[in-house]
Amino acid sequence: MHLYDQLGLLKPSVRTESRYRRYGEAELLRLQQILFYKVLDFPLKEIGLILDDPDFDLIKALEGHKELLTIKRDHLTTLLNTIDNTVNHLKNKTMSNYEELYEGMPKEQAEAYRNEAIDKWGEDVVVRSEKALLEMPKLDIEQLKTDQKDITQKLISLVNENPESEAVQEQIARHYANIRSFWGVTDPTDLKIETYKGLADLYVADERYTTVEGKTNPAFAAFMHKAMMYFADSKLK
Amino acid sequence: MHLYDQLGLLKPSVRTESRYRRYGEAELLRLQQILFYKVLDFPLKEIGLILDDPDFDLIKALEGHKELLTIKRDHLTTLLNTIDNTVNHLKNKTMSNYEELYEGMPKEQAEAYRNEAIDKWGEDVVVRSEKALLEMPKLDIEQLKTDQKDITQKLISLVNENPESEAVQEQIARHYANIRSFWGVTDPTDLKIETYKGLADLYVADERYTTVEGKTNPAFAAFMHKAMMYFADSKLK
DNA sequence: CTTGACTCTTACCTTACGTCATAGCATAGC
DNA sequence: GCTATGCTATGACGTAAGGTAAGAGTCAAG
Repeated sequence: MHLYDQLGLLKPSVRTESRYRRYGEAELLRLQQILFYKVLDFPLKEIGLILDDPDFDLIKALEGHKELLTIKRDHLTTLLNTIDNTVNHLKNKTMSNYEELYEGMPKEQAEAYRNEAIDKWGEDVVVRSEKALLEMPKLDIEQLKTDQKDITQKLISLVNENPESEAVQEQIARHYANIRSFWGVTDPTDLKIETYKGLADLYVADERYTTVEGKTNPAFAAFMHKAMMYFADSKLK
Repeated sequence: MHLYDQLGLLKPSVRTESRYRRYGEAELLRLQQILFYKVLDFPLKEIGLILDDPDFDLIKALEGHKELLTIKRDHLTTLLNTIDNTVNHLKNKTMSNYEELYEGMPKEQAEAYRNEAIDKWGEDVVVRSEKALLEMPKLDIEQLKTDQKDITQKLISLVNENPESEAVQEQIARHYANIRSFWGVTDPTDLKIETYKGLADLYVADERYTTVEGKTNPAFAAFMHKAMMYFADSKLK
């Protein structure tokens, strides 16, 4: 109340001689409105405008505000995805006898994929897909794994280039396509760009990703992150 | 950087003789991690704990954090619903020749329902439902409308009771059931508790809701809001 | 009249920075 | 070597929306 008074947002109708604040019915009604807009996360300044300026375009403000809140919510959704990925990756369980299947890509990455697929389609579907994958011509799988290694090699050699340069982005596009192919076997849906961005976050979250041929290489992690994010964002446009 | 240095979160590895901050590779790596957790909306203090305390239970923290973010996201979803309702209600359009159909319930409420139904099922479905409703035995519709008035009367007479008291909640349950019946005709889905909570917000948002028999009555709006929220929340448990 | 519960004002704390002023330092060009 | 320009350091203050504490005044009840 003190604050609202000071901001001129809600003044008491009467000040007693001992300077106590007394509010009347009109002030209560105004407080109701203030609290309503406050619940909607409007800043107090704007609430003042809404209530005091009769020409204020309320609908426009509400719709603009809605957009902001939508962005915030989508952002939270992305964060939740990232946390899920991170937790899966830290828990490090499952993946009992499938190591061979997923060999060739970072273990945590494979796990993250697998767990997300299980979340969406149920374990049985994923298991069935994996069996199908195991029965797939060896050559095709090997091709994917080999491509993966090749792409990683090329990216390592480009680590001093600008992550947004054409040369890097070309390899990132292959990286994305490769992961998508792999994904497409275990998951009937397409790989979402957001999931790919979540993977980009994983690259800087744990030093295990940054290990290149036995040596810790944080620069590579940062590089991959930037390159993947740039790729994903330009795909989204 | 100054801030992180001051908080002891990230200290430069070297201070030149002119007190310039110099960071080494290890510090860069640490910064990566800091930024990662910062993206996940962790407060800096907690990031410090995560990075400095080897016994920190990261998974627990992540999952606790996930719950917080989930709550935030759900909250935003509710806000977005409320804003939608409010905007529909302000726009005051449509409802051209259906006044008779929706007569007996607050006009804005009917509009909000109708617009939400259109959003979810498309205008044609709603129009079809409305036609069906118009062909429905008049008595049934009248019964709903009469109930609505009766409930409102009873609630007005209870306005000085505790909104959480049994007597009030009994009427609120009827209120909810009545709205649900009406809703059930125009919308194939059930009325969501969240939507009901959004309606509760509408009760305090506009003085037209607070008008009882021609007199402004903000107390009734506040009372309805509390009672509806309490009802919805105990339903959710 | 005293006691306990409010309320008043003022001031400081919170988060994660951003901005500003002032001063020192670094480097490129001359 | 000197200077113009730009980067950095430090400290102070501001932000949003209050929360908390201190110290003083006020109200109603016993």
